[in-house]
Amino acid sequence: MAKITIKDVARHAGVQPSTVSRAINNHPNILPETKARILNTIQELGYVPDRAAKNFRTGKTRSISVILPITGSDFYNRLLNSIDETLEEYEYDAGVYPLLSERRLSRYQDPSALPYHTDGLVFASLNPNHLYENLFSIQGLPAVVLDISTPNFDNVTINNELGGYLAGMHLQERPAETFVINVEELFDTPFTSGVFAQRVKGFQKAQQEAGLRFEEDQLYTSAFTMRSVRETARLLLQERKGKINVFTTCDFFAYGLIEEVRLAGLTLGDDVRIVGFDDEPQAQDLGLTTLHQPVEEMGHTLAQMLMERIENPDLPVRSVQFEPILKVRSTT
Amino acid sequence: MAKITIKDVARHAGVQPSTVSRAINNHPNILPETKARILNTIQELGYVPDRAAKNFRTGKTRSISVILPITGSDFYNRLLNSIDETLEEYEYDAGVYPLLSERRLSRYQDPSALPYHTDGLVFASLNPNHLYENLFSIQGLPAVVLDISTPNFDNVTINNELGGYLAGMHLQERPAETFVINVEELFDTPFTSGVFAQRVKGFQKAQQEAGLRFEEDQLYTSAFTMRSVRETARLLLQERKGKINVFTTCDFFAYGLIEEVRLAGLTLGDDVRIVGFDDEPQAQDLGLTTLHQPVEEMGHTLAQMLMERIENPDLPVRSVQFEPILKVRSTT
DNA sequence: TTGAAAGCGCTAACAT
DNA sequence: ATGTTAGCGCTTTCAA
Repeated sequence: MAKITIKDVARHAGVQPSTVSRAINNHPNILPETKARILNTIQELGYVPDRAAKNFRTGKTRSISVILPITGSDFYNRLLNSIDETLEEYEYDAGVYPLLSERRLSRYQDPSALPYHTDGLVFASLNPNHLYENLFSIQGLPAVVLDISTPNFDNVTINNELGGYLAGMHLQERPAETFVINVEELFDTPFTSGVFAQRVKGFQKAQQEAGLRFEEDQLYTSAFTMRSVRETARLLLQERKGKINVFTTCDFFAYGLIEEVRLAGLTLGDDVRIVGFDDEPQAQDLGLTTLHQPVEEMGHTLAQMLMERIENPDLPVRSVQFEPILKVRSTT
Repeated sequence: MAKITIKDVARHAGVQPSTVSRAINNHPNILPETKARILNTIQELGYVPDRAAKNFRTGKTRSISVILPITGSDFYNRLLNSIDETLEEYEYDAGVYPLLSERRLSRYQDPSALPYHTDGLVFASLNPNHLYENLFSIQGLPAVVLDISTPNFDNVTINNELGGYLAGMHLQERPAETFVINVEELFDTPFTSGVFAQRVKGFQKAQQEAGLRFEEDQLYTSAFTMRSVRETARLLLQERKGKINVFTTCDFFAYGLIEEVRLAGLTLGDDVRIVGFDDEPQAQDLGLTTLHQPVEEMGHTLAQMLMERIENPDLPVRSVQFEPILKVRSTT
C-alpha cells in the first residue's frame, strides 16, 4: 500500500490539498463543515502528516534539543519536566542529548549533527563557548544556557555564591571547626560549569566577614562516586579535633558524610553539623539542611526564553538569576 | 544574507547541483579532483547541507529514537553508549526520549510526535504493546525492545530467571534462613517490564529444587528510594533469628542493606550474606556479590538488530537472550 | 471560502 | 564522469 498523502485526503473529501492543509493547521479561513468533513476523511484513511515534508516546507521543526552532561540526577529530571511543561504551551517538543562520551562530543562538532536539526538549543550546565572548537556548529541557532552566565547567550543561573554564603552564615550560629567538601573540579573541560567553585567562594566570603579563617586544610575534595565520598568523609572525621561544621557543595556528598558520622557513633546536628546543596528528595528524607534550588521556575524560564528567541532572534541577550533558599532541617 | 544552498556551491565550483550532491555523499562516480574542488568551495562558503531537505527527499533521517523510563542509572548510560557505538558504524545518530511524566506518555500517543520522526525505535525496559492505546502510533516503524520478550518485535533480553536461580544456588552454599528483597512492582503499568518478578521466580526455583521452603514471609518489598530500602532492610534485620542469606533483586537494594548491616554491628559475608543484581560500579567498590549483565553486548545487539530491520523490514522477528554471570565477592 | 500553482533543497533516474 | 530533469509532500501566495 502506498503512503497516504494530503492529496489522497483532498481527493476523498472533494477539495484541494491547500484546503486540507488549512483544515489541519487551524487556519481561520475555512468553513467549519468543510473542516469537519476533511477531519473525518483523515480519520477514515488514517492519514498522518509527513513531518519531514512539513519541516522542510516551513523551515521549522517545532522541536528543540536539550544538551546536558550525563543525565539522571533528580535535578535534571525535574528540569526536563518543567521545560516540557512550558514547551507544551507552544506545541513544541524536546529531544534529550546527554553528552555521555567523548565520541558524542566530537560528533556534535559537526553542524549537521542531529541535535542541531531543531529550532533551538538548551545547554544545561554546559558552556557552549567551551563545548565547541568554534561556534560554527550552532551558527544562528537560538540557544539558552543554564547554570553559566555567558555574555553571548541568554542564560538562567542560580546565585551559587549566595548559596555558599547562606550556608556559611548558618553554620556560624554554632561556632566550631569548619570544613568544606567540594567536588574535584577538573579544569578546562567543557563540563566545568563553575557552580561548585562559586559555592565555595560564597562560603569563604561568609567566613571572612565573620573574621573566621578559611584555609586550604579546611577544604576537602571528592570525586563523584559514593566510594570517594565515603573515603573523604572518613578522613575528615579522623582528622577533626572536636565538634565540627561541614558544608558539602552538593547533597550527594552529604549522604556519604552522614553515613560515616553514624558509623563513627557521632551525633548528627551536634558533633557534626552539615549543610548540603540542591535539596534533593533524599535530603528531606534524611533531615539534611540544604540549599533549595527553584528548579521548576528555572526550567520554565529557560524554555520561555528560548521560545521568545526563536520567535524573535534579534532580542538582546538576557540573563536571569534565581536565589537559593536555605532549608533548615535536623542536621544543623 | 540568504541561506547557502547546494546551488550556490554548484555555481561557485562550476558544476551542477547533482555533482555537488555526489561529492558530499561519497558517491563512487566522481572524479577525485572535482570532488576536492567542490569540497573546497563548500569550506569557503561555509555551506551546511539542509538536513530537513535531505530527510524529506530521501525519506530517511539517519537517526533513531531511544525511548526509556526515567534515565540516569549506570545501566542506561552504558546501554546508550554502546548503542551509540554501533550506530556510528552506520552513520546513524540517536535521540533520547525519557518518559518522565504521564504528560509525555500521552503526548507520545500521537503518531506525529517527535520520537517517531526517525527511522527506528528502541524501547528500553518498556513494552510497546502496553505503552500505546493502539500500535498505530508506531505503525510500520522498525522497533526493537530491550528486557521484554515480545512476539511482535525484535527483542534482546537477559535471562533474569537464570540470574535468580544462580543467586539462589550460590546462597545455598551456606545454609541459613533466606530472604529476598524485591521492588514493589506496580501492576498493569506500561513500566512493568517483569524483570524483577523473573528474578524472584528463578530464585524460588533454586529453593524448590533444593527442597528448601520459600514462602511469603521470606519476601520483602521496597520502593525505589533509599529511604524505603533502609526501612525494609532494618525490618528484615530485626526479624531475623540467626545468620541469614539475602538476595536483593537489584544492587541498589543491596546498598541500603549493607549500610543497615554495618549499623547493626553485624558482619557482612557471615552474619548476613548478600547477592545483588546488575553489577553496577558501586557493587565492585562495596565487594558485593552480584549478577553481571553484559550491557554493552546487549546494546550492540539491539542497535545491530534495529539497523538490520531498517535495511530490511521484512525480516522475521528475532529474539536474543543473554546470560547473567555471577560475580562472587566479599558479601558471600 | 476555496482553488490553482509555485517552490522549499535535495537526490536519483536517465541521458549524454 | 557529469549534466538534465523531475519530484518527494507540504504550505503559501495569488487569483477567483
